[in-house]
Parts: sequence; structure tokens; C-alpha cells
Amino acid sequence: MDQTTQTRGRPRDQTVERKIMETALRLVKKHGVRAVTLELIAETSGIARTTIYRRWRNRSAILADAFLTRVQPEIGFPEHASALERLRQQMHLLADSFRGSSGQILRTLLSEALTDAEFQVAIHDGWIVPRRAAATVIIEKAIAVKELPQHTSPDLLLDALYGGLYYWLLFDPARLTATYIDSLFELVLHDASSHARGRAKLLKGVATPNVKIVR
Amino acid sequence: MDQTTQTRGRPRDQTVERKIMETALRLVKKHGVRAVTLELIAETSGIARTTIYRRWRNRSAILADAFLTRVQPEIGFPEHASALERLRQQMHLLADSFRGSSGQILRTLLSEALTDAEFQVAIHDGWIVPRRAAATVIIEKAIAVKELPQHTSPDLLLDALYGGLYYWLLFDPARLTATYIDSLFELVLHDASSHARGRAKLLKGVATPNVKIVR
Amino acid sequence: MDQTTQTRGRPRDQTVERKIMETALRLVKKHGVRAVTLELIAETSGIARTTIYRRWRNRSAILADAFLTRVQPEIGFPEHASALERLRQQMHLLADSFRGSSGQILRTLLSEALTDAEFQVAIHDGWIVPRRAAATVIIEKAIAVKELPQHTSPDLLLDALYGGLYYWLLFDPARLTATYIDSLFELVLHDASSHARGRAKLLKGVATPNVKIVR
Amino acid sequence: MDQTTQTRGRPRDQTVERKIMETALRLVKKHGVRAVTLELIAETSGIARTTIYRRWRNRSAILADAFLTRVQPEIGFPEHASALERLRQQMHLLADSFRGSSGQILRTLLSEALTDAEFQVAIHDGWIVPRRAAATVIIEKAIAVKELPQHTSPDLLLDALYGGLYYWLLFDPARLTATYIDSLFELVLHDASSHARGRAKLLKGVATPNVKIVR
DNA sequence: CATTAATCGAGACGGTACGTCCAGTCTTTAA
DNA sequence: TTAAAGACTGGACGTACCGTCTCGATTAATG
Repeated sequence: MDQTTQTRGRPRDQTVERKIMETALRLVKKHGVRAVTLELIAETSGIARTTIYRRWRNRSAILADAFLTRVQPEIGFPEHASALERLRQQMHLLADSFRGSSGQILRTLLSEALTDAEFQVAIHDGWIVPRRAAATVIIEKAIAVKELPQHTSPDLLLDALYGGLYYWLLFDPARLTATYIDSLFELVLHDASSHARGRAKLLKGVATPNVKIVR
Repeated sequence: MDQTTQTRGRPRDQTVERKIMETALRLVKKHGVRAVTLELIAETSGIARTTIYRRWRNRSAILADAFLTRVQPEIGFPEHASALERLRQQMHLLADSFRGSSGQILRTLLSEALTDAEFQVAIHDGWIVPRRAAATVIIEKAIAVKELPQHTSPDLLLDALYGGLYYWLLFDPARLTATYIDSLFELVLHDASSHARGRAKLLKGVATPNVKIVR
Repeated sequence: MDQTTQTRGRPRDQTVERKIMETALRLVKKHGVRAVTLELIAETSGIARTTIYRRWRNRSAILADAFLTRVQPEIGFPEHASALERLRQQMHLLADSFRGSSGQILRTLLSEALTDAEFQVAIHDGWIVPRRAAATVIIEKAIAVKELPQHTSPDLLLDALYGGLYYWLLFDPARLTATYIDSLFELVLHDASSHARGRAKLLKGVATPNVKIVR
Repeated sequence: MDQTTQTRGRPRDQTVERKIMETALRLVKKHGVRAVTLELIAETSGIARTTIYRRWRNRSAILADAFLTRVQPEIGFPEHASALERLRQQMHLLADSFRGSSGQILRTLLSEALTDAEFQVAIHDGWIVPRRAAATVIIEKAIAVKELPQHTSPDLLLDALYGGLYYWLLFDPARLTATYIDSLFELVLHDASSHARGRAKLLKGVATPNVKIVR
């Protein structure tokens, strides 16, 4: 992977990777994933098909790479005092990207992963695992600071929160509006947060306000 | 659909549809959707390609049809006095099928749908819509009988409940164990059901919080 | 063929044959032979494909029938005092028809005949034989009246005269102009006729009349 | 054509053209042109269909190419002191080939050309034009050396001579015997050759009438 | 007048071949 | 070596006709 060991022969063109990634993403945004054939990428980028194949196994690998190296970094966890709030804001970020061209690409990758075990591992390890890990840390933080009850299972909570996002990524990404995210977040965490609040004994009076507000 | 309208011309061979559907499903189970080409279906079933094209617009249409007419009916909503209990039991049924061969088929169909707009519509209209509709009816019943609070949004609740199932269908169906389903169900409905229980004046003894009762 | 023996059952629609023949010829003139599929004939004429197949073996048979029954009669041997003149005028008629849509059809029929022995017999018997017979009669008449020398072989003469017509029917019918026919006729028959004249003791001295007339 | 211009990229497999041409001709001889589909050629030759399509626009182009590059060269004009004699001997060669397998191929190619405009052009340009050109040169030579009269039209003469060959190629190649060729040659060139002979021996003295006209 | 038998219209069906599109691999020259 | 160019194998697609095969509806002559 790291090309520090310079060998004999013509050195690899360092711009190729960037060109391909950018071309791929641009074409996906313009024409949709289906239309982005490897041949089109090659022709548009001016890079020979052979050169591309020397670096990526196949068409899907290019898209995976493009997605994981270019798109994923954009969707981080914003800073915020409240752990739950960080979670909520990140859900918004994710929903936004699912609605856009990143969602389009991820859909392709999922499509590929669903029928290609090797690819599935790549997606799992490169996409799912790291962000579940990050989210888990945050949730555990929330538990630690009593924003969530002690016995909360981070895994289950993540499924309940994020399951809907993937569900609609599959079937109708347009539904992943900001309003939707807030509502879903509230539905799932209402109890947990009120519980936490209850347990924390701070209680806002009879707590009714939280009933609605949550997050 | 209705045989009564016998028009002119040679009547369609009633066995063709059945043969194609069965062949398609069999091949999908054996080789995965990707490998099931229309040509393979034709050859295996003994039906001429042209005949197939007369009935289905393309390969995707066949697979969608096969799944929706043959697989879906197997996963219904069991009868039960409690609406929530019906929901929970159906989640178990769904999880079971997701873990089995139907899940394998659905995975490959989703794979196709993710990159084929037309197919996606078919899956959406034929799979998602009807079962959301059925589930919605049950949830509304639950609301009506006060098993769920008045202001519950069926759509959101479904997403929180079923999102996780689709999530793991994508990434690791084996995790969809009975225990998992119950836990998820409890996490999401804990509040709602306790609310209901509360409204129901605690009824089931002390009900040991959420633990087993839930549904 | 003759339908005098009326049997039981619905009698054949007498208009079908005419409709098909006319439709076929019209379509050939409009779109060229290649484009005239049986399906197009059926659709255009409003006659069911089945009905057509009941009467003709295949697409070629229709065109052959159309040609032999409709086109051929138009190309007869005009009346004229001089036998050779009849021959010449008929060559003009034939050249004209070769340049037009009849030529188009005949080309198709020849195309078919070249690869279908049965069809070749049909064309031979239905087209070649009768017109060689007719021409032979005329030539023999010409010989009898000394317009042609005694030892003239009708067969060879026909080949020399008509060979060029079929040659250009194959490769470029447009070249079959009236001028061309006259030139060819003159080339081939000049000697024969002058011979005849010589034999007839008129000798060429005078001869000038024949120069134009004969050919 | 010229190998010198070696460009980038994998060079074309030089054996492909040969393989295809040979396969095509062999199949034509065996099964007739109609049965020789591109798919059959591909399968038999072991060359991929796509490769074939890279070099020839369609099936017809292959067959035309095969005939013109492989068959035609076999039928040249033999050397001889007399131009007319060369012509006569070549007619014999052509008649012989028409009676044999080349004639069979040409028949089927003509069949194709008759219903395929593109093919017709190929046959015309590749077969008719060059051999008419060659024959014309010979005829002009004959005129120059006074074997033929000054005003002879090569085109007309060719039609009268060769028309019959194509006529019988179409309808009954077996009739193209050596005797037939000689008779036809004599019929058409009787005057001309006697003219030539006259010059050489008796001179035309008597024969004057023909002097002008001849063919 | 009902029966009978062939024709007609309509369309399903099996089948062949077409020409196109991509994928992924292989083989050259040039840098 | 790598890059560029492009030839090659191969699989599948969807289309166009072909000629065959059921059907129901129609239409006389027959009984």
C-alpha cells in the first residue's frame, strides 16, 4: 500500500488515483451510479483502462475506494457538550449524505456487497465498524454522564436509531429529512432520556416538557 | 388474473408463469441472483426466451415477480389477541425468514433494486408498501385499544422496529436471533407499552417493568 | 386450384388472394422488398397471418405468386409485322419492368431461387420457360420469313440478347435504358440480319431500310 | 494493409482474418450461404463474435470479403498472343468456375446481394467493376490491333458475351459447357473475328457491309 | 332449423440470429 | 517498471421475424 520503497522502472503516476476518484464521484453525481461504467471513467479521466485495472480489482472497488476515502471523512461527529446531541447531529449529517450523491454511491456499494462476500467485508470493515465504534464511544460517554440509563445497550440503541436511516437509504432516501430524523430520534430516545433524567433525579418539575423535547 | 375473460387467440399456457417463477426462485437459491440470467431461466425452464419476454419486460421483472408472488405470502401476521403481540410475533417471523433462504433471496433482490430503478419500484410497491400497510393497521388497532399512546406515529414506530432488521439483513443476518428481536422490541416499545400499562392501570400485576411483558 | 367443387364448411374468402397480392406489390413498391415482411403484409392488409399461411408456403411464395400472376402478364410480346421488331419491342418492355418495381420483385425471387431448389423450379417453370418458349416461336418465325439466317440457334440468340438484361438486373437495373437495349440489339443482330438480308439476295447495297428497322 | 505503421496497443491478430475467411468459405461450400450465420462462423472458427464485429460491419461484409479476396484471384485472364483469344479462354475459365464450387458460392452471394443493398455494392465494386475493367483493356487492345473494328463498344460487347454466362449461372450452370461458350462466342463475334481473320487472310473485300457496324 | 366443417382473426409459442454493450484480460510501444 | 492504446474473449441483453400451434367466432352446405 505505501509506495515508499522506490523500485526500478517508471514510477507510478501519483495523480492517477486522485483523477480516478474525482472522475468517478463526479460522474456518479451527474449520471447516477449505474451509468458509470469503467469504460466511461477511463474515457472521461483520460486514464487508460489498463492503468485503472492495475490499481483496482474492478469497477466496484473504484467506487468503494472513492466512497470510503472521499465521502466518509465528510461525515464525522460534530463537537458538542452533550453526547446525545452529538449523536443527533451526526444522524442529521448522515441523513443529508444519504439523500445526496453519497447515498447513491453507498447504494451501489451495498448492492455489490450483497452479492460479493469479499466486498461485503470491505464495506463492513471500512464503513460499518468504524462508525459503530465511534458512535458506541459516544453512547458510552452519554451513559457515563447519565444522559442515558446505565443498562443501555449501545448496539441495540444504534440499531433502533440508525436502522431507519439504512432502511430508507434502500427504499427511498428522499424521506430522510431533518424533521424525520428529529422525530425518529425522539421516538427512540424519549424513554431513555426521560429515564436518565428520572434516574438523575434532576427532574424538570413533573418532567412533562422532556416528554416532547428529548434529544 | 381472471380467467373468465377468454378472448380470441390461442390462450396463454397457464403453466408458463408457474414454471418460470419456480425456476427463477430455484436458481436464485442455488446460484444467487447475479447468476440468474434470463437466458439461464429460459434454458432451465424449457420456455423460449421470446415467450418470457412476452410476459415480463425484462429480467428484473421476473425476479421481482417471483419474489413478490411466491415468497411474500409466507410471511404474514399471526393471529393474537394483543395487537402489539401480533407485531412482535411477526417480527420474529420476519427475522426467521431473513436468516433463511428467503433472506438470501431478498438480499439479492435488494442488490438488484439498489441499482435498478425499475426493480426498486417493484420491490417498494410490492413488498414494502403492503407490509407497512398491514403493520400500520395493527399499530392503529393497538392505539385504539390503548396498547400504545394516542400520539404514536405508526411510520416512525415501524422504522424504529424494523429498521434494525433490514440493517442486519444487509450486514449480518445471523444476528437476527429471537433474543435480539425481543431486546430490540423492548428497547423501542418499553416506553410505549409501559405507558399503555400505566394507562391500563398496571393491570398485569406489577408487571415487572419491561422485562418480559413488553409486547 | 379450381374451387368448383364446393365442399362443406365456410368457403374461402375470395377477396383474400387479391388483397394480399395487391398489398404485397404496393408495399414492395413503397419500401423495397427487404422491408416487406409477412407480418407487415398481414398487418397492412388486415388479413391474419394464419390465413396467409394457409394459402402460401412462406413469404417468398407470396411474392412469387404476386409477381407471376400480376406482373408477368404485363410483359407480353407486342404485335408487329416484323418478327424481329416484336422481339426488340419486347426487350424494351422487359427492360422497363426490370428498371421498376417488377425488377425489384424479380430480384427477390431470384435471390430466393438461388438458394432454394424448389423455388428455383417455380421461377424457372413459371417465368423462364414460358417466355423463352414465346420468344423461340418468334425467332423461328423470323427464320421462316428469312429475317434471320436458317442456321440461327434460337437458344443462343436469346442468351446473347437477354443475357445482358439479366446481368444488369442483377447488378444495376438503372442501366437498362431504351438506348442501351437498342444498342445491344443492334450489336447482336446486325450480323444475323445482314446475313439474312444477304441470303435474301437483296444484298446490303440497298439495305439501308433494315439498318433502322430490324435491330 | 501496410504493416509498417505499427502503432500503440496490442496488434491485431494476423491470423484472425485468414481464419474467418477460410471458415466462411468452407461453410458456404458445405451448407450454402443462407446457413452461414455470423454466429456459426464465430463458433466454427473459434473467434469471438465481438472480434469479428470489430473488423467487419456485419455478416454480409464477411462473405463479400471472403469471396472477393479468395475466390476472385483464381479467375484471371490467361496470356495469349491474340486479344480475342484471351477473351475467349477467359470465358472458358469463368464458365468452368461457374459450373464448380465457385459458381455455387457466387450464386449464394448473388442471392444475398439481390436483397442486401450494401452487399450488392460490395459485389459490384469488388467483382464486376474490376473484371469489366480488365476485359475492357483487352478489348481495346483488340481494337488497337484491329482484331475488332474501330467503333466497337467494349461495354456492349461484354454484355453480349458474358450476359449469357450469368444468365445460366442463375438458372442452370450445368449448361455452361465448353461447347456452349464457343458457340456463344462465335455467335456474338462471328463477324468481328471473321473481320479479323479477313484482315489476316482473305481480307474483307466481300464482307464489306459488316465493316461499319460490328460489335 | 340445427348440425357440421372449414375458414378467419387473434395471438401464444418455440426458435434463430442479429447487433450492442460491458467486463476483464492480454499484448504491444512509448516514456 | 508503468502508462497508453487497443485487440481479444466472453456473457447477456433486448429485438425482429419466422413458421407453427391453438383457440373462439363466423359462415355456408348438409341433414
